[in-house]
Amino acid sequence: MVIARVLFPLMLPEPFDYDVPDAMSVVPGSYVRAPLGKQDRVGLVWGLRTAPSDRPLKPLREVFETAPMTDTMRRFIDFAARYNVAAPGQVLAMALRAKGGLAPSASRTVYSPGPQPPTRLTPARTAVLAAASNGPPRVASVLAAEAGVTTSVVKRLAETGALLARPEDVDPPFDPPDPDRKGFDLSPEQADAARAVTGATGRGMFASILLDGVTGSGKTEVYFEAISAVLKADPKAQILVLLPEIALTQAVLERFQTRFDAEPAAWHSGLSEQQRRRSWREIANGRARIIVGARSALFLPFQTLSLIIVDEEHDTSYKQEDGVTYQARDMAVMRAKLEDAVIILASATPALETMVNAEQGRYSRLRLSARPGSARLPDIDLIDMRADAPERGQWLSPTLRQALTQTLQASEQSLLFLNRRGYAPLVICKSCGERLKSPATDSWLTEHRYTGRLVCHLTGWSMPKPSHCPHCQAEGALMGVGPGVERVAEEVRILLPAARVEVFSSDTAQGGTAIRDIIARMATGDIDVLIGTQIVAKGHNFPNLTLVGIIDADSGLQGGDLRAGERTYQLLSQVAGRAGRAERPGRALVQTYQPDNPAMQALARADRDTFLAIERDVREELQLPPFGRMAALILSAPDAETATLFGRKIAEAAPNGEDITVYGPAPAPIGILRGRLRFRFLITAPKRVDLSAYMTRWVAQLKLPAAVRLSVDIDPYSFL
DNA sequence: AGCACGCCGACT
DNA sequence: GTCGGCGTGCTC
Repeated sequence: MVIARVLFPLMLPEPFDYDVPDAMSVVPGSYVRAPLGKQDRVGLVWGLRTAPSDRPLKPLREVFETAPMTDTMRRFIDFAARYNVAAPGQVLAMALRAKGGLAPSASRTVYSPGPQPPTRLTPARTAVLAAASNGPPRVASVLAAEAGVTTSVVKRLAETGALLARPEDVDPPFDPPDPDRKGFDLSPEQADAARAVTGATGRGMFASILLDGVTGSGKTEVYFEAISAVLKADPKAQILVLLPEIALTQAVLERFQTRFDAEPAAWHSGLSEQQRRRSWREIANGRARIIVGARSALFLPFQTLSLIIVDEEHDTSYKQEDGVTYQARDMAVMRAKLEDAVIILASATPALETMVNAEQGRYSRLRLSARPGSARLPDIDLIDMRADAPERGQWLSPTLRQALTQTLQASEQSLLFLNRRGYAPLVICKSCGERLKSPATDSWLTEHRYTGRLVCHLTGWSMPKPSHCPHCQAEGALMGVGPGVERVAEEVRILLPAARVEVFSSDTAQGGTAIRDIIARMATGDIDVLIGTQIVAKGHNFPNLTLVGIIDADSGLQGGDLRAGERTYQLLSQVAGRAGRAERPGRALVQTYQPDNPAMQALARADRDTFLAIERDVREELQLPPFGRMAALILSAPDAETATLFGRKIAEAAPNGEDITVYGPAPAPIGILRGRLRFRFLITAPKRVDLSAYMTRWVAQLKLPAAVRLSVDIDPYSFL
C-alpha cells in the first residue's frame, strides 16, 4: 500500500503516516485533508512510500487542487526549522497562514449591459440600465440599490437579455504586470548598477548582491529594472520584495502599481481575511508575479521564486522575536540559494553582518552615491567631555544643554540616545564606599527608580532598594552613580520644565502597541524630548526632529549591546535623511571622553566605511557575530519560584560542548510578558560550531511542566 | 494547535 | 452527590 507522510501545521515532532486510497492521486507537496484525533485537518504530503502496513492507518480524506508545494520550499521549511530550532510544523504553519486559501475562489454573479434592447421599458428598468451602463459590472443587490429598486428587476432584465449575467471570482487573479513599461531615466551610475543586477538575474543561478546606496540615490529604480528583466525573461517567474512592516504603506504599493501598471500582491499583518486569501491563492498557484510583503512573506509557498529583494536590509524589524524566531534577511539568502534565485539586499546603512559578507566575497557589492542636492549627513560635532564637562551629578554637557534649549525654543524636537536602562548603572554607599553587587556574580546592580528596585542585568537577581547600606548599615547613604535613561530624563525635566519629556526603553514601552503609541506621539509632535535606549534607533521618521544627542558614545561603541555602535551610526544617518528634505540642517552632538578614538573620528567625519571597519575589527577580536555564533534560550514561567527552580535545572542540563559558553539565567530584556516571568540564557560559540544542533540537543532532553515554556533565539538581537 | 481525560472546589 | 476548573498528554 502507498503511505503518505503528512506534516501538519502544528507543533508536532514529525510527520504522521496515512493510507493513500487507491482512487486518490497525491505527490510529495500535495495539500491534503486528513483525520487527526477527533477532527480533520489540513496537512502537507512530506513524502510517499510503498510499504506493507505494520499497523492500521487512517486514510487521507481529500486532496486539494492547489499546485503542490515545490521540493525547494519543503527543503527550505526543513532548513528553517532546523536552523531556528523549531518544529517543521511550526514553520509550515507560517506558509499556510491564509484561511480558505486552498478552496477555489467563491464566485458571484455580476451584471453589465446586455446585447438585447430592453423590452417594455418601465421607470424601474430604465434606472437599472442607467446604473449598469455606468461603471464596472456589479452584483444584483448593488445595482438594485443604486437604482432604488429590488433585485427582481435586475434578474428579469437579465432573463430578457437586456443585462448580461456573468460569474466573477470573489478573489480574482492579479493583473499581470507590464515589464515593458518605461521607468525613470537612470543616471549613468544607476544604469551600471541595473546592468550588473540584470546580468545576475539573466544567469538563472544563485547570486547575492548588496545594493549599497544612500537615501535618494535611486536604489528602488535599480531594483525595478531587475524586476522588469526577470518578468520579461520568464513568464512564470515570481518576485518577492520584502520591506520593513512600517514601510509597507499604500503609497509604497502604488509605486509598484505605477511602475508595472498592475497592483502587486501584498502580504502583511494588516490584510483583511479576504485579501490574505486572495494573495495566498495567487502566490501558491504561481500566478501572482510581484509580491510585496513584510518578513513573514518569505515563508509563502511560491512556485517559481526567481528574485528576492530585501529593502532596508539593516532594519531590525526583519528579526522575528516571538513564536518561531528568525532573521528574515538571513533566511531570505538561504531561500534564494535553494531556489537558484538572485537576492538583492538594499540599504543606505548596511548591517555589519552584510558588510562582512560583502567583504568576504559572499555578496557582490554595488554602490550608488548620492544625487546632488539630496540628503546628506547632519553636522556631527564631537563634544570633548574632558573640556566641556557637565556639572557634578549631571550628564549633559553645557553645549548639549544649550542645544536642547534652542531646539525647544524653535519648537523642534530632540532625541537623546543612551544605551543604559534604568536610573543608574551602579549603586554605592556614600558612607563606606561599598559598591552593591549581585550575590551570584561580581556585576554591579542597576538602580531602577521606575520599579524602585536594584537589578542585576546579568544574573536576573533583584531586590527592593534597601534603606540601609548592607555593609556598614548607614542609613540613606546609598547613591546611584552614572547615568541611565531615567536619570537623564530627570535632568532634562529640570533644565526644560516646559518640555514634554518621555523615556523610551524596554522598561517603559513593552509590546508593539506601546511602542507604536510612543512613536506616533513623537511623529505628531506631542513629545519635545525623547530619551531612549537602542529601541529608538529602529528606523522611524520624525519630520520635526532636528537634534540628536548621543549621551555616552563611548559606551555605545564598546560592550553592552554588540550592535549599539552600528545603531548609533544608523541613528545619525537617519536624522540626516530628513535634514535634506526638510531643508533644515539636522545636528548631532556626540559626547565622548575619547574624541581622538578612530571610531569617534570616523563618526564625526560621517565616514561610514571606516566606522564599520573599526566595529568589525572589535567584533572579530571578541569573536562576536558575525565572527562567532550566539543563541539565547528564553524561559518563561507563571511565577518567580517556578522560574528560578527550572532556570537552575535547565542550566544543569546544558550539554557539554567544546568552546561553548553558557551565561545565565538572567532576566530577559522584556522581563515580564503577558503576566509571565521571563529569564534568559546567552550561549556563545565559535563560528565552526553548529549552535542550532547544540540548542536542539539541550532542549530535547528537558522534561518541563507545561507551565514552563522555552523558546530558542538563534542570533538574538536584544541584549540589555 | 485542539480535544479528552482526570482529579479537586461550589452548586442545582 | 454532580458540574466544571484547566493541568497533562496524545494525535498516524
